Amino acid sequence: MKNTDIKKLTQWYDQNKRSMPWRDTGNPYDVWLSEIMLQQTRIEAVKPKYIAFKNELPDIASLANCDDDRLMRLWEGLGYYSRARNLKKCAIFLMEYYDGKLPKDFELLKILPGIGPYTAGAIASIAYNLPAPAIDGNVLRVLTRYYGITEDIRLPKVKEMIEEKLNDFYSPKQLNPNYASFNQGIMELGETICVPNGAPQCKKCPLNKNCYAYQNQMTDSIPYRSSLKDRKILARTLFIIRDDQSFLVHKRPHKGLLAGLYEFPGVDAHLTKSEMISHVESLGFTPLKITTLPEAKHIFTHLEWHMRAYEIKVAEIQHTLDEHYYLANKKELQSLAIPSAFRKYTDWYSLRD
DNA sequence: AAAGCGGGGAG
DNA sequence: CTCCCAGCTTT
Repeated sequence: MKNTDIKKLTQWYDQNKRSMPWRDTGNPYDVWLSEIMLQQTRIEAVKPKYIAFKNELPDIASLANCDDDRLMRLWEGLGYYSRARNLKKCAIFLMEYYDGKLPKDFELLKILPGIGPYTAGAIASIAYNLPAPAIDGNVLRVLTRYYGITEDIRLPKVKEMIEEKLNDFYSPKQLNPNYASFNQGIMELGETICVPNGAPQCKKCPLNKNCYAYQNQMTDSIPYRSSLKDRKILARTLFIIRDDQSFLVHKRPHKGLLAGLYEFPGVDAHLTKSEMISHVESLGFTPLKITTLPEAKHIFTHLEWHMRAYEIKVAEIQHTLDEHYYLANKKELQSLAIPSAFRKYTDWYSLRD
């Protein structure tokens, strides 16, 4: 990138950056936490969660000592829950080996749990102003347009091409560079001006003079993204087994989809009412009254759940199932981390808020 | 290299 | 409804 554009970009950022709860606090923990939360997640969704999280776990030490259920509760609704587990794992590692601090080194950051090439570059540049690339989806979009790269943005080689183009900037030849403003500037540009879906506000862009896509009217064809494969559809039947006080809940396995989160028990099939009754009886329950609840669909990136649900009232709930099943009253239920997939049913009972 | 992993906004 | 967005780990 031309030196004049680098200067325009960093100046544009310093003058136009939006205020964020984690921005310019001078605390590397804030950069780390926000960058992990912002992976695959929109800024507006992150803001309230970030504030609540910081309030509960203000530093790396408190994160390292946080109870797992509490951690999941703080992450509830953000998705990709392994991010939270890796966050804690990393905090424990930092307390043990790095004096509770994030290392000021791109290569060392990159090998920490949950921190990959992008996040390592973001922490290195934003928290410590070190010369390191931080190539996220925004950077990929802005720079494929700027350089006129028409290849499939999903291919790893496109990221490598961008990295190659940026190499000069991250070498020490540059005079007094502001790596934090440069990296954040490209991302901020991607979020506010160089937006996806063919509606970028190129007239306002500080890079428009040398932008290939703008100069050649190609902003709706760049970046090119190949289409995704079809999602698998999984039929589910949920059992909301309850008495007047309590509900039966199930804690999902600690690995895999929605790991360690709570749900209403169920099976991976659509059961008819009579099949459902024999299943529930085989679990040791005697239905007193059965209500068919509305069906619900939940879409994951790679999977769709098509859910049926029955409310099964029993006289006095007790169970002899394994340790992954719990009885929770309404109040306890509100303190458990239950993913959005079940929102229709948790809302049904006004169990939240 | 490909698959697994959530959730929400726009149209 | 359909389409879009997208970083890290595991396989």
